[in-house]
Amino acid sequence: MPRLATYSTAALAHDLRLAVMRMARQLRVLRRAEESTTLTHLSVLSTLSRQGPLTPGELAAFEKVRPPSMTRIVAAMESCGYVTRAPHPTDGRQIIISLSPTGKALLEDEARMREAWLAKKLGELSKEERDLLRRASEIINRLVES
Amino acid sequence: MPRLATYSTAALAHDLRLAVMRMARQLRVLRRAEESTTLTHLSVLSTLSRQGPLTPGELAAFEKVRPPSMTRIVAAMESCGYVTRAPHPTDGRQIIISLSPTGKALLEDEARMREAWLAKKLGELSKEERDLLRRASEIINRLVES
DNA sequence: TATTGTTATACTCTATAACTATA
DNA sequence: TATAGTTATAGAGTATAACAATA
Repeated sequence: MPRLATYSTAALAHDLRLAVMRMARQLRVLRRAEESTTLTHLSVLSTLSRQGPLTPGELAAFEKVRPPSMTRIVAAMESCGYVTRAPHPTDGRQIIISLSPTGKALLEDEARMREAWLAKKLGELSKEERDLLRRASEIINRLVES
Repeated sequence: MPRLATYSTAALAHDLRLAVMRMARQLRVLRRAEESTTLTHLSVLSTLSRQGPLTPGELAAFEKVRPPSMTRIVAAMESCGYVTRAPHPTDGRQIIISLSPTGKALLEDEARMREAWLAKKLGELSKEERDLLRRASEIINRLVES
């Protein structure tokens, strides 16, 4: 498809978007069917993992949901044992939500499952292709962070 | 992060998954806020675009929703003019749902918006980096198809 | 009798509005 | 009085169950 001589940035944007979205879709589909945790739950756990303990209000802002919704989400995840609740040291109104070891294990388990599928696919490539993908990963991560 | 000497397929799977999921998330977030079409609607339009005309039952199977849900989804998209309805040539029970020019335009518009953001980012890279991403796109697309 | 699509109804998730407690 | 979190209630989206039409 890509004609080297005239390959524009716009064409690359098209091809790369297609590639990334297709792979992301594949990776997303690999969720355990019997799993009761919702995608929002996993997203909250992931946020807690990356950001550290947060208040419900901060979590709501991160996840782009309203505070009452986060109240429910946190309650559900607490009853599953994925997060714990602690009083704020100085402000009695606020609460600190932390990722529990169980929640951390769930997150790692999910990631491992997706990576297992991907690793199998990658094993079918040549060493050169894998090295190219490694460098592409670095570039993409830089791109997304900027 | 990647140590070249010991960089395993598993490590590549980890880095690539992270890169792809982060970029996909960015691309997904770029939806028009004021847009009334839901993500499911876009997904159905996309399926019709890739697969050609389908019956409601086939669409439900593709989108992993139940037939009654697809009835509603198709009705909503028909009222928006994104799809059209035609009788099945031989089976009077079935209906053929097709993507309308308006629906096709909507899909292309969405894709163009995401690509504009990405093209801007890609413009900040070096020519070598863009070329590497082009080759990575090809590899990823092959990977996903296999 | 089996199958395709639809209608009736219920459940889940998230939102807005009102309430309670603390700053 | 302003803010953080919760409770009450409503709306969007999808599911199961029952139904009508055709194979």
